Amino acid sequence: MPELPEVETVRRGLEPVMAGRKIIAADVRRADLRWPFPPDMGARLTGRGVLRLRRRSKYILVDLEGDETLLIHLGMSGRMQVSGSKLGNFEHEIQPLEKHDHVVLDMDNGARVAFNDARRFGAMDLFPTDQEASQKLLANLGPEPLGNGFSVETLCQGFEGKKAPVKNALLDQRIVAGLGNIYVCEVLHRTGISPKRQAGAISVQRIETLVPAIREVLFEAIDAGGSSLRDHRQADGALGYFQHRFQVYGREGSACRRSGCSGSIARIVQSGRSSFYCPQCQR
DNA sequence: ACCAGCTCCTGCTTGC
DNA sequence: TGCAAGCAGGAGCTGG
Repeated sequence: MPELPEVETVRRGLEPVMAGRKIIAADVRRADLRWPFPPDMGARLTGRGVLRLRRRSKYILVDLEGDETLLIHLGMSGRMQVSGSKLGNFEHEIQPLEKHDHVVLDMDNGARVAFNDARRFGAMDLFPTDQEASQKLLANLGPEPLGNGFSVETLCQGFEGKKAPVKNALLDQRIVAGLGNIYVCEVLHRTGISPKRQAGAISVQRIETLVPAIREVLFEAIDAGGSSLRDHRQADGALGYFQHRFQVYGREGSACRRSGCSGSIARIVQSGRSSFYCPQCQR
């Protein structure tokens, strides 16, 4: 589920209860999610101080004392649920464990952080903090779309010579890291680009609109707490609300919301995934 | 090297 | 109401 805005929302929710605190108990309730957890993960997390929480693409990176980093990937259905701590306007009792709570971290401030993932496409890993460049899941990621490394120039390079549709190219994490199916659909609508257009054939002028549109959509979605369709919750359990602002995603058959456009939203399948777009104003 | 399709897993929604 | 099929926000792997 979670794309960059949802992951950033979760990171922001975890930071105040985890950063600067200590993990006093780590309950690893199964041996794996998508892949086996690192050996002795529970023991290695127990007693560890948390320095800070970062995000890279769709991954949360928890820097620990002792120069190790815990990587958390939420996959499609992962949630990090905080209880036992005052968060914003919410005061939560410690929640009893739920089905699919696979890893439970108890902090020294009384907060409990439960990693719940029904579909088990998520992952956790521990790696030396200074070896991020060789961590398998991080090694081949492209630039952060909200960072300085993402520009018209880098996106032009990423698209150069690509025969694949622009939809697929924007989902390719090596070209730009953090976009998923929802936000790619929204960005392409915002820029009037058909998802079917070959990436390598997109003009520089259009890439000049694509880069700021990607940043805008992501910033707006982060401000809205992400998009809650089925699974996404903020760490305090609140729903995100960017889904109410979707222009195309999930709107098959509905009227295009672009002013002056009389088209209706279509759904096509590209590489096995739904693309929503307006055939009239996206060319 | 590139690209499309398949796959992992559970649960919710849809249609008969 | 019941049941099966279809679908889902990710991303690694396979084979053409």
